[in-house]
Amino acid sequence: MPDILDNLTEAQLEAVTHMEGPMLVVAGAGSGKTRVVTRRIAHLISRGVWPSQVLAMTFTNKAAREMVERVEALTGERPPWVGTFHSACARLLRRDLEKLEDGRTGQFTIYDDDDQLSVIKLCMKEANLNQHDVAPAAVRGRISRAKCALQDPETLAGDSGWHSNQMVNVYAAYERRLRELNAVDFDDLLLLVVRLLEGNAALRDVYHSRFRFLLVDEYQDTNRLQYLLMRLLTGPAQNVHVTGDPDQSIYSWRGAEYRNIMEFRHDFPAAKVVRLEQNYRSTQLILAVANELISFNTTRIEKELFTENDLGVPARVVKLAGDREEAEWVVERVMELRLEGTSLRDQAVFYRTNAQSRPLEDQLLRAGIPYQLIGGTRFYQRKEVKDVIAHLQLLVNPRDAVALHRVAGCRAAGVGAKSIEAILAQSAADGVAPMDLLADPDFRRRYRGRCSAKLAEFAEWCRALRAIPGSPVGDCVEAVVEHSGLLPLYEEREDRDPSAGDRMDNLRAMVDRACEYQQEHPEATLEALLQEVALVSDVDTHDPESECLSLMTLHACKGLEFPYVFVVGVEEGYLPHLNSRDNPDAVEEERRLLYVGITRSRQAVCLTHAVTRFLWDGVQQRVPSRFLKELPNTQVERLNLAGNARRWSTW
DNA sequence: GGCGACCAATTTTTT
DNA sequence: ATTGGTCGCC
Repeated sequence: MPDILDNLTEAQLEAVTHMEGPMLVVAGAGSGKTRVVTRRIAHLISRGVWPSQVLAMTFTNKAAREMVERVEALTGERPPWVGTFHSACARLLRRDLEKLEDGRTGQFTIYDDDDQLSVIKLCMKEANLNQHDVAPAAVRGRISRAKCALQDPETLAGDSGWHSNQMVNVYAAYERRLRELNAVDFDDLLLLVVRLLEGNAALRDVYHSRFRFLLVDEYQDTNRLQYLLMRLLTGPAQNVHVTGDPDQSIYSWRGAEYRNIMEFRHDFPAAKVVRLEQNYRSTQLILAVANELISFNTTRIEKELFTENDLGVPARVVKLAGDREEAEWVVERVMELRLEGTSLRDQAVFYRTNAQSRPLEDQLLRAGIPYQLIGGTRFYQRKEVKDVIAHLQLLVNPRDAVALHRVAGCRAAGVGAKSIEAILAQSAADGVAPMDLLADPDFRRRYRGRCSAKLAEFAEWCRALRAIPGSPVGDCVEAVVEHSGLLPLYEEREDRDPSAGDRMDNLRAMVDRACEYQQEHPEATLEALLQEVALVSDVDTHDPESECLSLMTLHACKGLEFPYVFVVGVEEGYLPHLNSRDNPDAVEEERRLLYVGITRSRQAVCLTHAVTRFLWDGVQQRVPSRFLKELPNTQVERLNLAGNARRWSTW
């Protein structure tokens, strides 16, 4: 077993061996932050702290998993409470949500963005609010912001203006609806734990003694709810340890307040502060470029990373004629690097928006280069996979009418929206969950509406669905897919629908994943599986071992590193993004975004931009990003390939 | 009332 | 690529 204190600098050692009391680690990019956090957890355990007494919260499952594995390698112990903010909160709520007495139970469903949006649309329809006047997505944003600020619909009621009053009503209806459905959204996971702890000193004490040591990763990206959570979970001993880098704050659009990290010392005057400014990842030239770029931000704490690594090669800035030429050029360089012996897994391409992956994918497919795309449409967002998940949600939470709608809709069994509405109306009147009503053996007598043969058949089908045991989870998912009849449904369509084959594959893959999960967690409940599925993110699917090129957005690349990095589309409109114009703070965040991208690279980085680009369905003239002008000329190699005649030959 | 077929609209970044 | 809306047909 490697020694916990091996190979650490003085500053790292100070952070690792810290025991009691608050601590802030300001860790620059590539300064060994993850190493410090994992070693500290290992150190605590080696000093007699129980692994279960450590609560560490990260932003992605991948970061959490990595921490657990490293701690296990150091101590042989797997700390059970290392996870994302959202998964930790979901676990706490499974046990304690009922204490809030808001009508929800521990069997709650976690709604993703799409589910959230459909509930909002429903509420808007009821409030006679036209979707063309007010975009549902905008309402969702408003609600999310309100929740992050702990504003109830009641406290917002005084808001002036007809429009916002309508909005408040929709918010209130949305909240009521979620409680009815026994469902929570992503914000609720955090908010409800905050509410629970705020109003219950005894429970707070229980948590404080259970979680003696609290660690928060990526503290610069915490929003107000996460901040409050941290405050509430911090006990009188103030054993709270946060790490972060204000220069890498890229989630303010999601409510992150990077000033949280600057104010930590104010919140905890006793805090020890450790600064990690030596970079172990990148070459001197990469770091010089990154440092220069970020120095253009005005609202920041002065910090200059240094490295003892090799000088390296200059960063490249390349101008290409168009988006296709850009993709072609990048793919050519990737192939060249591979020929020189650089594995594809050591290369990555970053971009600002998911849509920018298209031309790259086209070229990669043509060149036969395997790649993994992080983001875009996720596996669990596929229609057929969501259909299966809806079945499972219904099994756990009989009140989930959104899932019921989906299940009824994907069966084409002669039961449509109107029938489901009638079921919902009666179950609301009778005070019984819709699925309980449907699956009642005595459905025919208890249902007062007109019960067609098809509906009776559907009720019978629901009863059989309910009879499927929830565990072991792999067997359950297999049985549910079998019972759903989705596979034969797609089989029938295979000749007409070219995607039917893929969909069948995805259904089988869903079963496989559940079986894998069962192997890893033999005791897991269906609730646990659904929670896992609801809270996995794109970066979590990144496999650093796989022999292929990685493609992802600049947001998704945080926390990763690659020897060779390409950033494409470094143009006005993308970086900074169009939506951040006229907003100096937003432009600074865009600059941080590029900074994060550049600092992912170990050996070489290349930024490309195109003169023209196909957008919507016309050709657009593009202007190089203002950030490119900020890079130091002496350390950057600028190439103009926009006039290259090759673009005509490779049609 | 239900369903299949077709057309349009939406995507900045995401737990 | 999914979804929501509309239309014609059962």
